[in-house]
Amino acid sequence: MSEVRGAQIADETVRRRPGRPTGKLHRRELLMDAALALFARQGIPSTSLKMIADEVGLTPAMAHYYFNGRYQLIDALVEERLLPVCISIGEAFGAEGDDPMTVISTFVQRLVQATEECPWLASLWVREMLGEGGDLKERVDGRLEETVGKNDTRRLESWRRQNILNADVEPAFVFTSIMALTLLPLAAGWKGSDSVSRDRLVKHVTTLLGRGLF
Amino acid sequence: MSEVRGAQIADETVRRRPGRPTGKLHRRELLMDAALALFARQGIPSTSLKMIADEVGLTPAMAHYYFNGRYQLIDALVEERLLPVCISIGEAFGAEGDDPMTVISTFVQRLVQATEECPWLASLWVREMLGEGGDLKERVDGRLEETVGKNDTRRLESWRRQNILNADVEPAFVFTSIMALTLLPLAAGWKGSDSVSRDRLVKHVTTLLGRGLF
Amino acid sequence: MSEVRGAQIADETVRRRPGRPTGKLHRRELLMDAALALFARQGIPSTSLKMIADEVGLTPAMAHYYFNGRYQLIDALVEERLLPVCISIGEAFGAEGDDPMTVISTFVQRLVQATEECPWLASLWVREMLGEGGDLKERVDGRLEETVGKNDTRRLESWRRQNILNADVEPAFVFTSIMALTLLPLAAGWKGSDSVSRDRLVKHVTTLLGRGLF
Amino acid sequence: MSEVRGAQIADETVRRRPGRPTGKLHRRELLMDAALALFARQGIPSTSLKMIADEVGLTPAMAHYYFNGRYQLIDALVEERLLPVCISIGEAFGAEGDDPMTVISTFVQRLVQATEECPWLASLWVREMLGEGGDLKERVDGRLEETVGKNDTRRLESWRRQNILNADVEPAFVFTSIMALTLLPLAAGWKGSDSVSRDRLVKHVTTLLGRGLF
DNA sequence: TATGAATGAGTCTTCATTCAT
DNA sequence: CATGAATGAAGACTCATTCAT
Repeated sequence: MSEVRGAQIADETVRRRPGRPTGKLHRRELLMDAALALFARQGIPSTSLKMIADEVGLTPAMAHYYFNGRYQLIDALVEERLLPVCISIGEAFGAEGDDPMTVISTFVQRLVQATEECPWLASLWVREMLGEGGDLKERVDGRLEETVGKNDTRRLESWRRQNILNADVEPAFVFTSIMALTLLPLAAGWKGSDSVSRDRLVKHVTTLLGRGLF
Repeated sequence: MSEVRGAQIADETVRRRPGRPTGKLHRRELLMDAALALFARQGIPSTSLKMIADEVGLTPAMAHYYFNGRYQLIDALVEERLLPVCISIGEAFGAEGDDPMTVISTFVQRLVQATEECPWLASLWVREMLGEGGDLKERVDGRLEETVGKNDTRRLESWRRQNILNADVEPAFVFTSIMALTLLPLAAGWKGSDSVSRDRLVKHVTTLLGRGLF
Repeated sequence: MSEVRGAQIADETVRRRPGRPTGKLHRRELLMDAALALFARQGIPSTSLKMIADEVGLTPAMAHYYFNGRYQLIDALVEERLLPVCISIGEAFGAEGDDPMTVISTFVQRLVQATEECPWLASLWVREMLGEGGDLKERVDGRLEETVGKNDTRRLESWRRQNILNADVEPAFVFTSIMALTLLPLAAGWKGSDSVSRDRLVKHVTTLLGRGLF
Repeated sequence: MSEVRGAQIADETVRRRPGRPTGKLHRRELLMDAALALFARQGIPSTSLKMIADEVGLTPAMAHYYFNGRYQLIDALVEERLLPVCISIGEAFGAEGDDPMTVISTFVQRLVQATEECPWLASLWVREMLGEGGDLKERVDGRLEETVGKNDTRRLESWRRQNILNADVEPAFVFTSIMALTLLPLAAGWKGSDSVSRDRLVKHVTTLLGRGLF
C-alpha cells in the first residue's frame, strides 16, 4: 500500500533536509498530523485551531497562515490524507476477475492495515462521515463517488445478478456492513495496535462476512 | 417495549395534567427532546444551549435553569432517556434459556424497533459513544456495565465454552459486531423510516450474524 | 421638524422612567448615539464595536448583544436614525405649489437645522454615502429612492420644462450641488454650533443657489 | 499641467531605464498607484497593505519594505502624489491681476482636469480630508497652508474689500463652496470619464459660482 | 418561575510588523 | 532585494453561565 502517504511525508522531508528540521512543509505536515490525531480523539467540532497549533508549538495565527483558515485545513486533510487512503483501499473493489470472497477479504485486510499507518482513520470515518452535518461527509462523498463508488455498486450488482449473494441479504447494506464490522471496533476504545490483534480482527470480519453473505 | 420512554414522556406529562400544558416538567421534556434531536443531527459539541432553547421557544437562560448547566443536561439525557432504552434493549441478552440465534435475533429486533421511537439513538451511539473523548461514553459506559454488560459477557462466555461460536470468530468482537451491523446503517444517511425497510435491515443483520457467528 | 427623532429617544425613555436610568432601550440608544458620534468623527471602518461600547461603559459583547452584530448595528442606525432625518428633510422637496427658490431655501434650512440635533449627519453623509464601497450608500440609497428620490427628479424635471433653470446649469447636478454646498462645510472641521453661524451658512448657500440656478 | 505627476511617474521610470522594467523605483510607483486606487475606492482604513501588494503582485512584506510601514506609505502618497497636484491646482489662485471670474473659472477647470489623470483625487479629498480623524487631513493641511492657503485668503480678502463679493456670501465659505461643487459630483458615483461630461461639470459649477458669488 | 442583561473566556480571523535567510 | 515564517494585538462573534429583577 505504498500509495498511502500519511504522516510519513513530514518525516521524509526531514530526512531529505537534515539541516532544516523546521521547513514549511514539515510544519504543515506536523499540523495536519496533529489535526488528524485531535480530530480522531475529540471530534472535529471540539478541536480548535489553537489546540492543533499548541500540539506543534505554534500560534493559532500560524496554523491559519499555513492553511488559510480552519475550513481549508479540513479541506487539505481530506485531499492530502483521507482521500489517498480511501482510494488506495477502495481499489481492492475494483480489481477484476476475483471471486467475491477474495475481493472482500482483500478489502478488509487493506482497511485494517491502513489503520496501522493512519490510526485516525476509523474514528474519523465513523464520527464524521455519518449523519447529515458531518464535517467530512460533504467533502469526501462526492470525491469518492467519482472513483471508488462506481466499483462498489458495479461489483455488488454483478454479484446480485449471479445470485451469489444470500437471498436474505440486502445488497444496499453490504458495503455499509463491511465498513461497520471493520471500522467500528477500531474506532471504539479497543487498541488493536499489535499485529496479532489486527489479524484476529481481519479473520473475525471475513469469517462473518464470508459465511453470512454468500 | 413499554420501558422505552422517549419523546413520549412529555406527552404523558401533559396527559396527566391536562389543564397545564406548559408546566415545568413539560418544558423540561421538550428541551430534552430538542436536545436529543439536535445532538443526533449535528453532534453534541456543535449544539449550543441556545439552539436547543430556540427549538422549544425558550431562552437559553431557562434551559440552563432547568438543568443547572449544559453538562447536567447531558447527564439528564443519559439518565432519563438513553439508559432506559439501552437497558430495555439489553435485557434481550439477559433472558434465560434461549438458543443463541433467538437471543441475537431478539436483540437486533429490539434495537431496530427502539430507533423508531428514538430516532436519535443510532446517530448518538455511533458518534458519541466511541473513541475516548465522546461526550456520552464516560457517562454511559459505567452505568451500563452494572446492568447490561454483565449479561453480554456471561452469555458470550457460555457460548464460547459450549463451542457454539464459530472458531474463527472473536468473542470480544461479537457484541460490537452486532451493534455495528445494526446501528451504522441507521446512523448513516439511510432513512429507514418505514417498517418495511426496518424489517429488511433486521433480516439482513440476523442473516449475517446467524450464518457468520455460529 | 418634530419628526426627526435622533438622540432624543434615549432621553425620552429616561424621562419616562426616571427611576430606571439604565433600561435596555436607554443603553441601546446610548450605543447608537456613541456609534453615530464615532462614525462621524473617525469614519465607520475605523470604528470598532469595542470603541462604541467603551464610550458607553459596556463590553463589546453587550454591544453585540443589543444589535446582533456590527452589521446590524449599522442597519439599525440607518433605519432608526438616518432615514427618519433624511425623509423629514426630503419632504421639503415634495411640498406642492411653491416657487423654486422657496423650495430650495426651505430644503437648505431644514438640512442645516437637522445638523443641530444630528451633528453626525453631515460627516456621515459626505464620508460614507459617496463612492461605491460606502458602508451606508447601499443601505440608504434604495430606501430613499422609494420616498424622497421621486420628488427630486419630478421637481427638477418640471423646472427644466418650464425653463426656470439656468441654461448652463446641468439638471442632473442640481441636487448634488445643493447637498455639496450645504453639507461639506458642515462636515469639514468648521464648528457651526451657534445659530448665528448656522444662519449665515443658510444665507450663503441659498444666495449662491438662488442667483446661480435660476 | 506638467507638475501633476500621477500614475505617469512609473512609466517614465521605465522609459528612462528600458532594460530594467521592474526596478525598485518602478515597483514603488506601482504600489503607490495601487494604493491610491484602492484608497479612493474603499477608503484608507479599509485597505490593508496586503490588498495593495496583491494588486501589484508583491508580498505585503515588500510593500512594507518599500515604505517602512503603512503610515509612511500614506506619507509618501501625500508628499509625492497628492501635494503636487494640489499645489499645481492652487496656483490658479495665486496668479496676479486676473478678474475674479477668470480666477475661479481657471481653478475649477484645473481641478476637473486634474481628476482626469488622478481619478482618486475627488474621492480621496472628500472622504479623508474632512472631519477630524481623516487620515490625510493632518498631513495635508499644514503643508498646503504654507503654499496655497495664503493665496486663498489673500485673494478672498482683497475681493471682499473691493466689495466684489455678493453681500450675502460668506467669504469663509467661498473656497469650500468651490471645492464642494466641483469635487462632490466627481466623488459620487458619477462617472465623468468623457471630456464632454467633464466640460459640462465645469460649466455648471462656474455658472453657479459666477452668478452666485459676484 | 422566568427573563433580560451582563460577563469573561474562547472561537476564527486579519493585520502590520519583524526577522532570518 | 525579496520572501516565507512568525508574532502579538486586535477584529467580530459565540457561548455557558450568573444575577437582579
